[in-house]
Amino acid sequence: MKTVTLKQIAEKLGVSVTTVSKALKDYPDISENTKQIVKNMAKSMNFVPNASAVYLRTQESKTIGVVIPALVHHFFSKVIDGILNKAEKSGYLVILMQSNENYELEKKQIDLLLKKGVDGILISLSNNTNNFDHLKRVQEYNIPLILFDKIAKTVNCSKVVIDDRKAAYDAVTHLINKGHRRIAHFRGDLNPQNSIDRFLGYKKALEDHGISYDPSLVYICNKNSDFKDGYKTAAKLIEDHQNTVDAVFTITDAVAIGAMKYFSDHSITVPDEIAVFGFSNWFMSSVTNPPLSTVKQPGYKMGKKATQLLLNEIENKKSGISSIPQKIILPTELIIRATCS
Amino acid sequence: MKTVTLKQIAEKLGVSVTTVSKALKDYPDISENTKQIVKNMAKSMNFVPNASAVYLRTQESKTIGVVIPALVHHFFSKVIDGILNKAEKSGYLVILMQSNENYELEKKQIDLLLKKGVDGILISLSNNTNNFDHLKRVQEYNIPLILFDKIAKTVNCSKVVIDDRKAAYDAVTHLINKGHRRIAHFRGDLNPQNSIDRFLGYKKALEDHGISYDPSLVYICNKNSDFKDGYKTAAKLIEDHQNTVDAVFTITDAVAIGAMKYFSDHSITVPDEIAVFGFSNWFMSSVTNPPLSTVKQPGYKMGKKATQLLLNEIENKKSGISSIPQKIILPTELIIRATCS
DNA sequence: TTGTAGGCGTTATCAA
DNA sequence: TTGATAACGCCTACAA
Repeated sequence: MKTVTLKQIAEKLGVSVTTVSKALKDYPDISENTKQIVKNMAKSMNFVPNASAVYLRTQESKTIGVVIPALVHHFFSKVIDGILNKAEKSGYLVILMQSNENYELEKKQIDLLLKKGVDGILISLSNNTNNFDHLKRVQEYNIPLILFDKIAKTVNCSKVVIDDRKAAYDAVTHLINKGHRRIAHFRGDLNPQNSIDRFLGYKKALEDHGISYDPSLVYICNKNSDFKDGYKTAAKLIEDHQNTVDAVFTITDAVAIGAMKYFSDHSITVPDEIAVFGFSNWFMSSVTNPPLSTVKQPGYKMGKKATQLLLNEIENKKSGISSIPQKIILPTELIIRATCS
Repeated sequence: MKTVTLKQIAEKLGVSVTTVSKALKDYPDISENTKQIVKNMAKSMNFVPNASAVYLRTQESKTIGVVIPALVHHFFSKVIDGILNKAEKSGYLVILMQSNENYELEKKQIDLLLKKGVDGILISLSNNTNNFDHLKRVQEYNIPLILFDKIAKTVNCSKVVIDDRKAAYDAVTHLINKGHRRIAHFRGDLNPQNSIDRFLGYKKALEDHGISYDPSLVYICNKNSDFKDGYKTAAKLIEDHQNTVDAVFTITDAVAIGAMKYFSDHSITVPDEIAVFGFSNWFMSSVTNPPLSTVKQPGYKMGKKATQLLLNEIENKKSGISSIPQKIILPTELIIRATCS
């Protein structure tokens, strides 16, 4: 079966293409009768308007582009879940791309999205992105752009984030209140803003509570920050500090779980000998033994909110209104479970 | 900045649009000199060809559509990971949609993809899909279609799957060989083929080893089959069968982990009192306590392979070759860890 | 070697 | 109330 066009409907009905087009779009200057006939025929022929042709005319693709560092992370899949559901409800399609934490790829993908003529772009930056010209380019083309989670401070557009610094501060403060003093931090890569912010929150919490900051207690995980990193880093920690350390605050739940695995393999009891605090509230964290304390990071909500902002900006642009960049900070929450007490 | 077109380049250079178009595509009938000039200008003006216009002419969108039941599953995110990476390398964009296990939504999404003019479609069916007219429609439009993981036997197209039946058979046989006799099965929904196949593999293994099949040992999890289901179902199992059951084979690792959580909460020791066998080799399975035995299900490979097949069929179609539907069965593997011994 | 013209499917303007 | 026509940006057969 060939794809059906307006022309074919018009021919079959002996009317003009214009009439068909107008009838299907309920133009007021077409008679009810004609409209019905056309609509019925369109339905029976299984007509689907050609999106590219529509775009060429209207400059609206009803498609948004999304670039994330990696999909196989519980947090990001929640975000995407939120994006897809919100976009679906609003009649937008989503082109999804992974940068695999690679700046060059990220740049290339932005170009592809521009070429494709997406109506807007959502992006969470790769850990290795230090140059933001590709984002500036998006803005020069006047395509709405929203950054989420891994953002760049210097890019002037709307952003959706959590307050990483405060969340980390709260988590570490909780550990301190529970009597821990030698608190290690398994931090993320040096580059990403949220890795930096969580570290700063950690440091600030120590200082505010009269505990001197000891750089030797801070370890950097790989860019993946997965549970293998957690396992390995825990090994290093124990090698370096043996039983002088009494808690660890990690950049992600996966790292925390890896560390707990190491502790369990080496008969170090959690939380008695060492407390553990994760980050994300990945659902697995409730199932570990003992259950993991963590920071609840609202991934689904972040995706939904970012998409909403983007669609608003797209609407604004259509109406000729310019959008004022805003920064939305979603609330986090401490989830206290048995790994720290 | 407005988006740059061939026309603008042509005007700036005082040549025709045709010349520009040909020069950029390295047509042999344009002088080297002109080509250079045009290419430089295009670069300096940041020219990006308009994908919709190209599509309208060439009927090639360089875009594929992917529909999955749900993204927030480790297995599916691995599949998507494979799809995105393969597509990226081949210069294809991916439009991703979630059916949320909803047949109506799935149908609608297929229509959107057709309308958008994707070059091909990859789909894993929702648990509630019993009618396949929407897939037939795709084929009537002569759009290459590949089913993966959750397939429909009656749709005549290429498929990429694992041998669920054999995998389940092997897992249960392993439990039997280890001396287990009262083996429960936490199965998936009644509808999906792989849920059926895993159940059949379970049953066959029992029968082949002289263990009579006891329907009261088979429990149906919700369509999500997540760890909460596992927890609840384990509770039911213990209520119904107390200590007469000595093993459980689950539809997913998440269900297994949920069940283990229940056992641990109720001081039922794994594997001494009850052995557990999961399905997927979700990376978390190696971190549980004790580590979970499971079936390794190659998600990334499945995504990659399905995409490859699809791109081949797209190529074939362009060359006027018709593709013969094939069924690719990817190998699975038992991963034996401490939850069964 | 370069340019003209027509068309992909749709929409919008204007005339009939 | 309907239809002819041009245009969106690009590609290509054909003419110059």
